[in-house]
Formats: sequence, structure tokens, C-alpha cells
Amino acid sequence: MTQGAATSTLPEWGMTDTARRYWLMKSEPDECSIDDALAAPGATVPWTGVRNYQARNFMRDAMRVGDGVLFYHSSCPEPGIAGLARIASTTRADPTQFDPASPYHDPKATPEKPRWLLLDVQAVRKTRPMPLAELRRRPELADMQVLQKGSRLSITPVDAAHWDRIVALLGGGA
DNA sequence: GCCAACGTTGGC
DNA sequence: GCCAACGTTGGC
Repeated sequence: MTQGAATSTLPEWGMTDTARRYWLMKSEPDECSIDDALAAPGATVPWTGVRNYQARNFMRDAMRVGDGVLFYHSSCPEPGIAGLARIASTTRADPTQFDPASPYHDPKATPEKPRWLLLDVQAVRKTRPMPLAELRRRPELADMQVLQKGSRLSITPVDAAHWDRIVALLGGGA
């Protein structure tokens, strides 16, 4: 247990302070696919571009090194889970917010007062595609947050039971 | 390209 | 602090 203060709990998600947590993180494959992540040094990529406070706060307050990640492809021909990953760092300022040339530029952010954070995500393996339509088809997954009507968050918590079920359906371990 | 849903902004 | 207008997300 060498990692720093991991004190926050998410009782609303039934998470305890000690258990491993699980997340679903959306990425547009045009920007960073599971293949891109696996090809990166250490299979690790900085998760840039989060511009939603709730998603940022998950990263800042609840995500911990080693947490499991469902790597999800969005805004593409076949949206769905494309791989498994893990959280590989704590948060730091997302440098794209300071870059006027970046689509993620935030003119109100300064290095002294950054608004947006990122953390590193390490790809573990590519899986068979598990399309959104398949997730919706399975009753035992119906209450996943990402499947709720109007859900747009790019980072959502995943129940351990849902994680276990999805990993089983994907075959192999996590 | 459409559009439902949701988040943010800014006038008051 | 309200809330209408606007922008964004993301599946289809």
C-alpha cells in the first residue's frame, strides 16, 4: 500500500475504500484507439481532453492506480468496449488546456490555476469488440451507468459485478 | 446530418 | 440564484 491518500469513498456506487474500483472510459478511436494505446511506450497514454467537471472529479477524487478500466470506443462505426486497461498514475494538469492550438484549449485555465486534469491509462489487452448493442441486450448489465438514458459522461464508474460479468464474456482474465 | 439529452454561460 | 439560450455529446 504505497499509494498516497486514497480516502474518498463512493457510497452511492457501493464502493468501499479498500476494494479495487472499476471504470468505463470513452475514447474516440480516431484520437486514441486501444491499438494506439497498446502501441504507446509502456502501453500507457495520458488521458487528455476531459472537459467535464464530474469526469474530472472522478479522476481527482476516486480513481486510483491499479483500478480496472473498460476501454470504450465512442463516436465511431461500432461503439463499444474494445479492450481492458488500468489506471497507471494519479492526476496532473492536462497540458492541452494551456495550448491555444489545441481543440482542448481552455482560455480560462492557467498553469498557476489549472482547471483540467489527466491521468495515465495503461492498456492491458485488446478484447473482442463488445458493441453497445450487446451491452444493452444483456439484462444483467442494464443498470450500468453508461447505458442509462441521456448518459454522456466520458468516465463512469462500473460495479464490480458488471466488471466481472463483462470480463467473463470477453474471455480471459483481467 | 439529425436530434435528444445534458452541461455551461451569462443576463437579470 | 434563476433560467433561457447556446454548445456539446454521441448514437443512430
